[in-house]
Amino acid sequence: MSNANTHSELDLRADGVRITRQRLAILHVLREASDHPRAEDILTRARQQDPSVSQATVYRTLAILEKAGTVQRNEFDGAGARFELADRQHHDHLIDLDTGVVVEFHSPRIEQLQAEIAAELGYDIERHRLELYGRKST
Amino acid sequence: MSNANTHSELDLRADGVRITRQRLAILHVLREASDHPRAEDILTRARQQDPSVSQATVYRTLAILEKAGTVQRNEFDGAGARFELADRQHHDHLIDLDTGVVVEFHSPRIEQLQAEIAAELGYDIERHRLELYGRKST
DNA sequence: AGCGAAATGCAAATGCTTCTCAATCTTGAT
DNA sequence: ATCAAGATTGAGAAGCATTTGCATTTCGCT
Repeated sequence: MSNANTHSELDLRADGVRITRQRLAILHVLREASDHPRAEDILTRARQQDPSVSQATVYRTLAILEKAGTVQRNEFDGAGARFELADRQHHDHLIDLDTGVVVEFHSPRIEQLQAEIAAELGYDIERHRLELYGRKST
Repeated sequence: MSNANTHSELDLRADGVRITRQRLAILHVLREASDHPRAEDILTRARQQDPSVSQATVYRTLAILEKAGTVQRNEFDGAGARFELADRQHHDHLIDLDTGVVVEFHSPRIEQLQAEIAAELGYDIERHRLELYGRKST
């Protein structure tokens, strides 16, 4: 509710993003979600708060929020993209192959190694993508 | 041509994969390619050897070869999937954001760290995906 | 050579995402 | 508060890469 979010409505408005009823509903869904929902899930949940939200608006809003740095889009293996707020620390993902559950993790050492490797190859990294796919060990 | 390939036609036949004219053409394309071609590129090139190859067969064959472990499918950011023979050592990819060129690399240390992280989270890794997106450093 | 199963081409169908366009909102200025 | 100008929206059509249904052809074994 009263969330000291880095990407508040005020921040967004300052970025030239108009605050509409639909966008508030979508932002609300993202703030409540902890499961990296798909566009379709976001649509369903947003409609609970505002039944007028359409599919097109969900996609358009997610694209705008991604550009504004508020949302991160993840394209894991399998079906469509899954979204999350980008306001926390950078992290990578481990996807449970049995349940689809996504676990977040962060490894400065891996990031460090990535930068070293890229440098050896003569490149500067702009971004990366690291996903582990596995199953609970018994 | 005379390629001591791990995934020869003989190996494939032993795996119950029928060797058809079209599949030979597609395999040939993959053996010659060093640029991680897309399905569409593979179709075009395969047709030079056998004009009868269809789009559907390219996709079906790639799926079969992937299942047989002969082909690796890569879904980099942006457009469709890009394919390569899977007969060499496992490797990850660095994608040049300016040219689309794909550079391969391998880091045992990163793999090691990945396994450690997964273990800490209570998981066994089945596969992973590591892609670096960057630009040539000046 | 002959058979049955598997593979193929074509075209239609998918699934996710984006676009078109007329109608409706937001916002900054009055 | 009110207004005008431009941004945003809903609904459905369109896009794109990939997959599938089905009648026909081909492979691989006898």
